[in-house]
Order: sequence, then C-alpha cells, then structure tokens
Amino acid sequence: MATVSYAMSDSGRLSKETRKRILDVAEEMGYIRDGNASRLRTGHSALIGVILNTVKNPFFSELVASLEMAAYDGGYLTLLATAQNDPVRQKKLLHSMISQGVGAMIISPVHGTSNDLLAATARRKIPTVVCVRDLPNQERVFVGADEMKSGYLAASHLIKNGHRSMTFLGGYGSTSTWTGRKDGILRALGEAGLPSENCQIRAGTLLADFAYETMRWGLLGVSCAAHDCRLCPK
Amino acid sequence: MATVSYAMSDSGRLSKETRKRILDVAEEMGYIRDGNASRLRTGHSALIGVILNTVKNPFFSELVASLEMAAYDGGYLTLLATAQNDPVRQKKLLHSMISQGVGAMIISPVHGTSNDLLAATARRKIPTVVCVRDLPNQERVFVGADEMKSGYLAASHLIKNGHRSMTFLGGYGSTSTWTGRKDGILRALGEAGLPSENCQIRAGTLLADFAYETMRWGLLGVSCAAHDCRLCPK
DNA sequence: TTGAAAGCGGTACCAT
DNA sequence: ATGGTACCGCTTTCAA
Repeated sequence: MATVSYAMSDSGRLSKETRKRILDVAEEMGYIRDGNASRLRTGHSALIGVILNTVKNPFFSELVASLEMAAYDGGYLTLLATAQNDPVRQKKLLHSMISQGVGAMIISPVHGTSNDLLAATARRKIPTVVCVRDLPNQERVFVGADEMKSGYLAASHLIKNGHRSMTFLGGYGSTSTWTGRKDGILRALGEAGLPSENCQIRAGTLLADFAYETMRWGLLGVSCAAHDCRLCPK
Repeated sequence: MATVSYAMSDSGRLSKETRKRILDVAEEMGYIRDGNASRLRTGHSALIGVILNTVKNPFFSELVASLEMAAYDGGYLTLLATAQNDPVRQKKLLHSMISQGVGAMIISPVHGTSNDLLAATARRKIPTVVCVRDLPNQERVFVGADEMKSGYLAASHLIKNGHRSMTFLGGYGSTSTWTGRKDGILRALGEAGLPSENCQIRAGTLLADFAYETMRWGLLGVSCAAHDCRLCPK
C-alpha cells in the first residue's frame, strides 16, 4: 500500500526496479490515483475555483480561457461556475467549491455582494483573488483594470476627435466599475472645459444588454452620441 | 460523529431538537461538509467534467454557459478544461478529471483523438457524453448537429439566391464535422444540377481562423464567393 | 434516538 | 529498501 504511494510520487525511496515494476502494473490496469483521497490526507488540492457572472460575454470567456491555461500549466484544474448576477447563487457556489476542496478561489463578484462573502475562504486560509469588479473596504487581493482611467481615456478620445456630447451606458449603476468609469469621463469633460451635462449618464438593468453589445465592438461601455463616428457601431 | 452526518443529510432519524441544535452549531462555526470525503465513502460525486477544444469561440462559450447552468440546476459543479487541439493534453485532462473523482464527463473531442480515449471512463463506468464532434466506430453517446444537413441548407440557400459558385472553408479536413458539411454542400450542388467544381473546397490549419471569423458572422463555415452577397462579411 | 467503529484510497511516520 | 499502521472527514452498519 505505502509502497505504491511512494512509487507514484517518485520519492526516491524505492529501488529503480521495484518502482518500475509497480508503475508497469499500474499502467497495465489503467490505474489513476485518487486525487481526492490524496487531498483528504495531505490538505493539498489541485483544484482552483472560478466564479464569474457570466461566460457568454467575450470579455469573460477570454478570461476563462486564460485562467484555465494558466491553471493547467501549474498542474491545476479549474472548477468553473457562473453567478448570474445573483448574490445568493454566488454564495452557494462558493460553498460548493469549498466543499469540493478547492485550493484557491478566483471571483469576479456580482453587484450586491455581501461583505462576508470571503469569510468562508478566509477562515480556511484558502487563497482568494477578487477580479474585474472590486470589493471595497475589505481585506482582499484585487486584480483588474483602472476603471477611472479607462473612462477618462475613452472620453478623451471622443473629445480629441471633436465630439462634444456623448452617452455613457455602463450597465449597473453604483458598482465600482460603473462609478470609476463615470468619474473618469467627468474628469475628462472637466479638463476639456466641457460641462458634465454633455455626457448623458444612464444606468440600469435594461441598458446592460445594450452596453454588452457596445463592449463587443471594443468600446468598453462608452458609446459616442454622434452618429458619424467611425469607431461606433452602425 | 455519525449523528452530525445524519443531521446534515436530514435522514429523519434524529429528533427535531437534536438536529436543530447540530445545524445551529454548524452554522455558527461556518461548517461546510467535505464533499470529497463524502464521495470517497459513497462513490457519489457532484462533479461533472467538461473538456472542449477552446472556450473563446462563441459557439463553445455559449455551450459552456448552458452546460454549467444545467449542472447547477442538478446540484453539480463543472470542472472545465480546454484541450487546445492537442490529443495528448486532452487525455491528460481526462485522467486528471477522473483523478478528481468526476461523476460524469462531457467531451467535444479534438481532431486526432485516439480510439482508446474513453476506455478510462468506460472501465470506471463514468457516464460519458461526446458532443459537437463525433467519434465514429466507437461505443458512445453522441449529441450534436446534423452536419450534413447544415452544409446542405447553407449551400441550398446560396443556390436559391442565385449564386452559382461558392467556397467552403471548414477548418480541419477529415473530421466528421468537415466531411459532413462538405457532403451536404455537394449534395445540394448535385440536386441543383451544378458541377461539384463550383464549390472550392479548402481545408487546413491556416484556414481555421478564417472559418472561425466566418462562423462569428453566423454562416456556419460556409462563405459565399460572390462579393455582393448581403449575408457575407464585407 | 443516539453513538461506536469500520472503511473509502491515499500519505507519512515508524519499525523492520 | 520495504511494509505496517494510523489518520484525513465522511457514511453506514450494528449495537446500545
């Protein structure tokens, strides 16, 4: 029993021939080591949990692709689930993943995430990374874009090209993503000496789909109100 | 010990108050049952493994989204990985998933998949579904489109709209997908009394990206050679 | 109605 | 260099 384990993990404790004999037999009978039993004993997991809002949005599917490849390179598998804008579902998923013994978590939190979401991973010392949308006022590791800067760059681009009015369709209001981009836009307007009224600001669920389509065209949620802009979808 | 287990699974063996007391304490200390240990004992897993070629292609990301939602509704989590057109990687992934104790597998096999891929799941009686691309001459469950019919419909559409020549860019040649679509196109040409030379047939790795872009435009790998077709990308 | 104990498949310590 | 054994957290049988 123990010897087989030593053979599989190549601990160097066994003689060349004993090890080879064991591996040969294992190969022949199609043996695959039970990673769960292993984790149960050692506490080391080969699973990384990933919770995103959706995976249909190309931004997120590219993210999934990259995460999965990085995980594979590190010898991990990804447990993927989507929270569908539902904080309750998000929490259930996180608990399910902990139940499955994930060794680490990557979460892009939904709007309305409660402050205690990460308590479960924190208590168990499961390394957790928050991405895309931040969780303010919490102890966490965050990876994401500088939303403020992106809004600023987008608005500046429009202004530089002679546009004086624009519309901001950022999806859900009062998220850190939305607020950051909006602030960036307003800053750009201010620096150009334009009144903030020149940017129509819209937020809400119904606009999310529109914004999504806009994002697909590479405009990051900012759409130009002038109908002859070469960068905007027809 | 045993009593806690009974409380969690609500077997009805415990008195109302004992159960409630246990659940309260569990809640308070943030207890989450270890699904792996459970699986180890019972053999029942809450994991469904999914192996696709890629997840960047919108066709597959929509598939992932649907699979994940269905899994969630059934109380399962999805273990997702991409084979990246690499049969070796595909096999390693499958073994990793078995090692993680998946209860079922869903695979869209890569081109060049060896015949013994599913031997590992078969031996362990892990229910396995092959999708999108078929594995001919094997005992398996397959779910996918009628490729022949889709090629036929696409070519018929072009012919009906007055086009007499076309190009088929189907990506990798000699896959069941490619062959099916090609045969459908040729059948449509035949029925219209057109020679098969009227369809340029191209296959190969370099064309895969082109075909992918074409698919994004909703043309399912069939592109019209006439440059004024309203349906084709500009 | 409750609890003690064995065992799932590994790993790691200890002894041989 | 090798194998016996306890234990990881849970479920299930059996006994109390």
